[in-house]
Amino acid sequence: MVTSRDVARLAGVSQSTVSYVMSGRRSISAETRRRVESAIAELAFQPNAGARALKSQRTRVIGLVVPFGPDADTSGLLPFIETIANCAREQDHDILLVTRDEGSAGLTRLAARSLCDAIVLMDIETHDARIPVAARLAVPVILIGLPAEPLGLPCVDLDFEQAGRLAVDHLAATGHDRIALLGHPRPTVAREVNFVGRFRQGATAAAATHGLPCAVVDQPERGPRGVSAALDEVLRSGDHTIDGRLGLVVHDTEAVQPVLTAVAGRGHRPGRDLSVVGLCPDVLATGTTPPVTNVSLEPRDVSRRAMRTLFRLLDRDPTAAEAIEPVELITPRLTRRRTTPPG
Amino acid sequence: MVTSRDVARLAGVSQSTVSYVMSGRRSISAETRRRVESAIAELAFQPNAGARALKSQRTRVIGLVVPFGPDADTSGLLPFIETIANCAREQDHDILLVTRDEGSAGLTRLAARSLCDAIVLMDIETHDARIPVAARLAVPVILIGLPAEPLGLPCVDLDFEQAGRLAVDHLAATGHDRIALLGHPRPTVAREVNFVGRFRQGATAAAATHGLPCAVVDQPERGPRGVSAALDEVLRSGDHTIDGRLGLVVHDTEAVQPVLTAVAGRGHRPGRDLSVVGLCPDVLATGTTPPVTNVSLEPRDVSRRAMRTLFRLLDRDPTAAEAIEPVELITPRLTRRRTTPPG
DNA sequence: TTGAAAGCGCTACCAA
DNA sequence: TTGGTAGCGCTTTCAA
Repeated sequence: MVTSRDVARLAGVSQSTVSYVMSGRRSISAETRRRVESAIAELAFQPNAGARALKSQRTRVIGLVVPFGPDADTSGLLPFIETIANCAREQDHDILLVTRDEGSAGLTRLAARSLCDAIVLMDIETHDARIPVAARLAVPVILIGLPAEPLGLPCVDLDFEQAGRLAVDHLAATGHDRIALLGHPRPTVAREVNFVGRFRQGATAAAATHGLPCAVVDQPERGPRGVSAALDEVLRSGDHTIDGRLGLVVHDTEAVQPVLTAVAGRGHRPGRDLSVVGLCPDVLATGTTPPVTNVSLEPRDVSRRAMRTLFRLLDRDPTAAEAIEPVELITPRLTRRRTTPPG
Repeated sequence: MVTSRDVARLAGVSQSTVSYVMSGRRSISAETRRRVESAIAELAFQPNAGARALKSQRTRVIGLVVPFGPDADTSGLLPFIETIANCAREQDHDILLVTRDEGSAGLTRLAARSLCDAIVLMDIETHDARIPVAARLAVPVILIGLPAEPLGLPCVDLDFEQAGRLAVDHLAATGHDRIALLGHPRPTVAREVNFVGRFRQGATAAAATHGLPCAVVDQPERGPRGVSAALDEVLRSGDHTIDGRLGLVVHDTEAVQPVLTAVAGRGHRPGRDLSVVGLCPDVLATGTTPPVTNVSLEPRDVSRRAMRTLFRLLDRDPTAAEAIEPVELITPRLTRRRTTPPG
């Protein structure tokens, strides 16, 4: 291993001078700087992370708690991770991955062992047992999601209420006269993932504004059978004519393709006989058959905002923690595709 | 921050005794152990990772280079990451994420800064510029994938040759009399990802064994248009009757759903009018319409084997590095679904 | 403008 | 069975 002492010896300076050249925290003569820098290059020196962390109390690592594990919805997760990793690298930080099934223990481990300088916590439930633990940690924690009680932790998330409005507004603007909201399987609804309620609220409020009737139907069970049953209930509940004026909003990301398949299987063509708007990542929406009009989850925007807030928290002195938004909601975006009429 | 000195003070022992209680590298009297352990519990002490790494030269971190970035095939990536993370945690190690777009610099950074004890490198190209860099690193590197020249680095991968055989054998066994292999877009073929050739070889060899004609068609361009064109060529090249005896093997994971859609769009039903076997993750195969018979990439098996080899490398003394398989190929598995006949 | 040295928290050696 | 202590490689203070 190459140390800063090796660099110092080669450059003919003291070890502390090498450190100052690297940190820029002291003025260095041009000649000394040149010699040190060429020694660094020659030896391909990079500072030992453990030693630096020990002395500076800064690891330059961000802990990321990802929702891996049984029954996690990991569709659309990668863009979050990718964006977070990229933002970290832009600031010469690295990402340490912790999986959700470690629960609160993962959080305390990160903090107590000084494995990272800050933590990003994803997949927040409305009443998330990790929040009180996170709030007492010695390192700052950012939530991607919106719990009932953030306990002072900054939150970043999509504005799901506006997302619901957006979907319904689009259907209203394209001539539909009734709305149906196809929701999540009962078990998911029970888990109280917070955005379920927020999206629903936005959608129903928008329908009311436009004076449109709005039915809300959940899936009685998980899987294609649940989707099928929910769809039948939707088609039964309205009047029986399929006249192209029913607008279906699919709230559950994982149900979007099954709904399209089930609609086609009943002999209706999405986009002509009835319209479909899904709440799902763009990458999924472009891949469905047919490509579905969707409201995006904006993983990149959400992640970027979370990381911006995180580095602000890390940079400024902790006493002056004002000017950090406690809750940042990202504006959703609707992209029309084949399952709703143009214009 | 709680240190081992705090624990020592509370337990009334020396700081080194605390260290020995934690490591178990010295016999400790029952009474002392009890006092130290209760002090550890009371203070919720966990050892500082930086200090431990500095002294012990072991970070207890595994670097994982993931194929994020432009034009990366990230479908089916999550099970790899999840399994690798779980295996690491089983040995009280953590995962540090590095993205592919850092290239070789990411590798040297991990090693030179002593950020990790070992590296897992995914998404290996046949002539991968990172291999020579990885081979000279001070930390062990495991490849998931099979380059032309591993330069002594252990490799773990699916046995793609056998995967090709498996797909064709299944089609032969279910009464098909001709095979077509629908491959990748030209740009991908050109990038020489190594498994392309291996799979193709296995498939054509198996077809020859069964005495079946086997056409090989690549996609002229990326996207649904490329798939469509390739499919047309397949249907044109054989005789023109669609008699349920044509077996189509789709090699490109991302083309599997588009192929099914295109087949249906031409008025044929997959599984009745012609059969389709895809090389893709199970999670994708169950989600297509209709669910497609697939040969799995076995991400969990591959990852587990890679991590087992990695920890062996880490545990044993480095001189005795025999008994490590230089190349481990995982046996693929075929699951019949709706797109091929039963039995 | 530069150097010497203390010390971050831990592991492991040497003594007792 | 236990304690004292050197020292891992770095950052930063104090001196020159």
